[in-house]
Amino acid sequence: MQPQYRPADIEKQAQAEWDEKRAARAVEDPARPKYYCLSMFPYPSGKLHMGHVRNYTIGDVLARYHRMRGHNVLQPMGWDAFGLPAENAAMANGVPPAKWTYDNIAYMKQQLKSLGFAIDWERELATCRPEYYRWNQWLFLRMLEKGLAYKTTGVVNWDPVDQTVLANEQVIDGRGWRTGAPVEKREIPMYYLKITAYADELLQGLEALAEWPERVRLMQSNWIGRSEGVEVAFPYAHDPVQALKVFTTRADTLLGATYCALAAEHPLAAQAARDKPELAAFVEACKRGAVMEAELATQEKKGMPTGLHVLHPLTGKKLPLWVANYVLMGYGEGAVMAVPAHDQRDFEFATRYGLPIKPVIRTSAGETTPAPWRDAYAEHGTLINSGKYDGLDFQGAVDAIAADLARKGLGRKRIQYRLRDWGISRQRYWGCPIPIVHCPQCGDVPVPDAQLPVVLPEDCVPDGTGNPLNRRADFVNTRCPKCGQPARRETDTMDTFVDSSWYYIRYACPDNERAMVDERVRYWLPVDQYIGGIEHAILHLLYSRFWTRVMRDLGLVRFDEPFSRLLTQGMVLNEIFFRKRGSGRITYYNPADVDIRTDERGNRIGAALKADGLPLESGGIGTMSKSKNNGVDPQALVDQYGADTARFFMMFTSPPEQTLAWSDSGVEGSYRFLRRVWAFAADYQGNVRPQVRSGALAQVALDAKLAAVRREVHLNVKQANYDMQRQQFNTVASACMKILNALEGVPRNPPAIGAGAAAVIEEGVSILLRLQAPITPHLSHHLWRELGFGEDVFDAPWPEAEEGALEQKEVELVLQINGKTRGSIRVPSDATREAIEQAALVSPVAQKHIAGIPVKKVVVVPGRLVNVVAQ
RNA sequence: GCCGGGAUGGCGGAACUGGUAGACGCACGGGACUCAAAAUCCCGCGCCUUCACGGGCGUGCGAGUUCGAUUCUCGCUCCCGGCACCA
Repeated sequence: MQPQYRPADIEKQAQAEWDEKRAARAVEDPARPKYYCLSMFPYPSGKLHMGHVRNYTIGDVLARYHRMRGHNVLQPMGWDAFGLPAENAAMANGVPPAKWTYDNIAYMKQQLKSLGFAIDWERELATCRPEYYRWNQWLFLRMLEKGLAYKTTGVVNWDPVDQTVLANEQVIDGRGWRTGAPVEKREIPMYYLKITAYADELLQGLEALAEWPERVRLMQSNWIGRSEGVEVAFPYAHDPVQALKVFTTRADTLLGATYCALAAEHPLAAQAARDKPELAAFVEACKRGAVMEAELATQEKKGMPTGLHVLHPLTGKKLPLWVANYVLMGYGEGAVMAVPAHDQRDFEFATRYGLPIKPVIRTSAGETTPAPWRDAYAEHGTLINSGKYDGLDFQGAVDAIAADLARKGLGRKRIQYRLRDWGISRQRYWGCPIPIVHCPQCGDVPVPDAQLPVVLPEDCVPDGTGNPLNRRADFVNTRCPKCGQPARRETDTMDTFVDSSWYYIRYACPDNERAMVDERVRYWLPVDQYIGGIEHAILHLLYSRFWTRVMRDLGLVRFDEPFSRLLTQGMVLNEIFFRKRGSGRITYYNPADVDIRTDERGNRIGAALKADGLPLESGGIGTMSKSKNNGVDPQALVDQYGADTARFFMMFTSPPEQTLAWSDSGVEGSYRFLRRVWAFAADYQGNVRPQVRSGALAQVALDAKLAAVRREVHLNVKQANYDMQRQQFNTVASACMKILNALEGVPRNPPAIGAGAAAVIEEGVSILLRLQAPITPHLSHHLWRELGFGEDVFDAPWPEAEEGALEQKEVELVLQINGKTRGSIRVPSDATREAIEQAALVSPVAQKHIAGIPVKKVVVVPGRLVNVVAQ
């Protein structure tokens, strides 16, 4: 064989063979256990970034590993092809989003192929294709029929200069990103999906997702935000027949309510502002303000009295009614009762505006509420200053107060969710058209199934001023499906989260032109393993869980949860280097163009630009991005080192769930390892293999040294198997390196090599090639055949540790004196607890440390340590 | 602000259920090979102290539980992800 490792050659060769054999093609086969391994599909942004490489390498490692374990594996790929960046690219270059998108797909597909992923390309799909999105439209119509989709108004960011709706991302410090004009809020009609109808089920379902990361389940649970509380009605002082409804989880503090507050969007606020210009101005200012929750929550708390009052439902006392910017219209009733003594936000607000503060709970912190605020005031406790409720605890008080309110018809217990319905209307061109026709006679008319798909014209070029579909007469002008009269098509498109909420189902049957799903879905779904970025922990995953349940209730699928096991991968980061110009402008330099200077111990002392040798400032570490110029092009990596090195490095350098900090020298290390594997294989072929006799290992007695090597190999096989199970791939890669290190320790100078050594090496090489095959498929595939182990390494059995190889006669135990490690003792591996204690006590190390001191006790941890406690 | 996560040598990380902290790799230092360089191989490598044996300290910070804590509990600091129209 070739003495030099040439990844370019063997990778091209292996990929051609796999293509030829359709090696990754998945065919339904009820006789074999199926394994549906899915990585989140990419947005075709132009070229692959490191996050993609990481994601798809993890997926491919799992797919190939399960293939070797005998599963029928499906690993598909597609394109999340609708979205905003295509419109931005169109504006910048004058190219239609469709062309830009299809070009990107073609390029990225070839990149994915060069990385050697075992993807079944025959199932490829793109969400911007009518044959895909027609089923978005079809299901949307079913949801309309069932009342799961509905139309109401929603608030959007409006750029008054460009006359267009902006995404949150396009709003920078409250201004339009292109025009710089202050962004306004607008209420427009939009379609919503009733995810709240499934709130409880989505919450309950989390419990069954045992193989999801705990943190994701927690985040989803908090996002759904179920709270038990009481709906309380505060009658209007000016019209006690009507009442202001609020929701509270702290009905026990009702007697401490000193005012009520409304969101600016609350109808009562508008009513109160009618003849009060100052209030009207405040309400308007609030409405103009932030849309994003993060901004709303951090803004300064402001408010204004409405002049109206409400009556306390239990005492009848008049309480002032305020408008406050910290009350959210989207949660509960859009109004709150304020208890400044026991809620921090209310406290800050009351303090600022001189509203009364009345303590009604005795907490561990004390009875009254002096400023400043302490968190303890928000805790549950015993009621005080609450008349007949005094002395009750939290639950007792809530029950009693809710009962009294119910008797008066002024309240009831209720469950409230934080989750809101999903607004899917986007005033954008590059998305799936919403299949509705607006008829002057008949109103909003759903497009009949027979007329689906409503096809998006692919030749529009957006210019940033509104949705270009509005200017496409051939799209907009149509006839009403009901009355046949001229009518207008809806030009809003769907949120791209709709596209990604069910693509994993369509992979089972992408070619079915007649139905959204077919019987193949029953074979492949649910997804056994889903892999993607942690940033999708809530929205995408929750929408998919919701959409799956809708499809289930329509009889389309038979499972509740789409993803049985989830791996959330960390982000890929890199260093940031920059210089400040005289003008204060910052120029960023790519880490590839930077020299790191270190002292003689390897400590960094500075960084300089290669081009001019002058120093650069370090901006720390951050996600790879264009703006910080710290991206590493995976293509360059593959071109220089090959796909296997890129894959191995990705797996080795960090556990999959953690953020990964890029390092060029680390890549070198991975490449060096693969070269060593190659060199060792060449040496094996030339010098060892001729000495191997069949069944050698069973026939030769290994001396202690060889037995130790073999034990090391099998220990690492055991470790690698355990780590594969728990998906900690970095230590699988480590295990491969340790195996090679052990094998290299066997002397193998010809002709001295003995039968035992040859047998141990042969077994070790065979194990190593299989163990790293999922990570470095090209190398393993090539060497497996070249060394005569078999035709295809992926048809070979997955290596398992042999218990016999792990046994040893003696074990070394750590010897601790009073919890401090002082040495070690060797004992027979079957030594009793008493024998171990004795061996420890008589050991010279113990004698030295405990001489003359009485031994209190001896702790023995079998196989690990002995701790002699003396005092 | 709210929700979730993280922090271990110069660096990436390992330590499985509370049991030898630093596996494996990178960087760095020394050496071998070479006319030389690259590649490769060997040795060293947490910090302080010691000629050495050894000793002390050490897993973001401060407490606690335990024979024993990177691991468990409580209180902080800093960093990262999400917050509903980026995907």
